[in-house]
Amino acid sequence: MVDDLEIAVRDQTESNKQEVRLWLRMLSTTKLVSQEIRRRLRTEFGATLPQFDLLAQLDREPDGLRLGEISKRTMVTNGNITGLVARLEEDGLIVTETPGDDRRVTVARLTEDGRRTFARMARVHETWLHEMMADVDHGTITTLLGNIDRVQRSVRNHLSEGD
Amino acid sequence: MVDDLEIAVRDQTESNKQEVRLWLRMLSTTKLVSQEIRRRLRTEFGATLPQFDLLAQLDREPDGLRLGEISKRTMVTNGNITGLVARLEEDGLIVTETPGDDRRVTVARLTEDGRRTFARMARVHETWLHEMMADVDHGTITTLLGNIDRVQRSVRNHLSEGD
DNA sequence: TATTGTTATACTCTATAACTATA
DNA sequence: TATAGTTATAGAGTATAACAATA
Repeated sequence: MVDDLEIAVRDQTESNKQEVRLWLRMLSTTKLVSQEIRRRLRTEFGATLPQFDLLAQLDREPDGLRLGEISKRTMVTNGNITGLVARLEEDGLIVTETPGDDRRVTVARLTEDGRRTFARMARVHETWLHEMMADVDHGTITTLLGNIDRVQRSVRNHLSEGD
Repeated sequence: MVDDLEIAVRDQTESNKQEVRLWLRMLSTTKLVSQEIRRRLRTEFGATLPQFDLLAQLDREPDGLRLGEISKRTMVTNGNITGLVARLEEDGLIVTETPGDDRRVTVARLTEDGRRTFARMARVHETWLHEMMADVDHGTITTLLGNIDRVQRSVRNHLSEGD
């Protein structure tokens, strides 16, 4: 019985280590790719990754999004959304307005120029990723997509608990 | 033939989109987890993620590492390693020295306190990840580990080409 | 009172380039 | 000349909290 317990503890420890290993690998891979993507976005478009992310959210929503909703989707705090939106508005890529009766609400949406610019960015962005992932077959990518989604759901599930 | 070509182009486009989708999911998952890890490292240890990463590298190397080697492994530029190392040395977690005849070389290694502190950090870090990934079975984690490794190798492969 | 968003602040990271010392 | 690391600098991201306006 003692042996069983020891084995159980060791297996547990081993299993935890796999999770750490997975996390470190995800982190380093993401860092590797995002450093390259950031570099290219900056040199080719003068844009940052959070800006690209924000534009991508708006591109999916022709009617625009409230700043609070953008904050949730991009995981950028409310206070920092203000600055991001201000910079993009200065560049003429987005506009903000108060659409309804609730005067607290601000909605941001792409301008025509913003839509065109984002389309160009998205196109080359796609090419960059295709090049970087050239050695990974389609099946692996599909499998990964599903498995990472499971991880994300698990994380969300257990973060909301611990509030 | 035209149809075949169209299908090929469409499939190509679809495949590229899968890669983008995978990337965006990796990015958001990593962001979700690392925001939480960063928050906890900060509140419980007053440490940042790059600092934790640097300590982890040194923990694996009892004889310490050259700053240039740390730079490579952590993907932090040389100039920024200087500041990171300075902060950790102020905190007494690491020491630096010039071990050999080459007076240009600086090696950093953990102090006793650094080793103890990192051990505590690593232990809870492991627990955090175990909790967050509680819903992901062991097989999925192992599969992910291998597949993400393939992605990383592909990325490295195609980045070094385009220098 | 609660919600939406802004302002203020402090700190760290990130990237680049010029620079020093040494080999 | 090349290499190891430092310094300087600029900019952006990140987190927090206090705040104003509106509901």
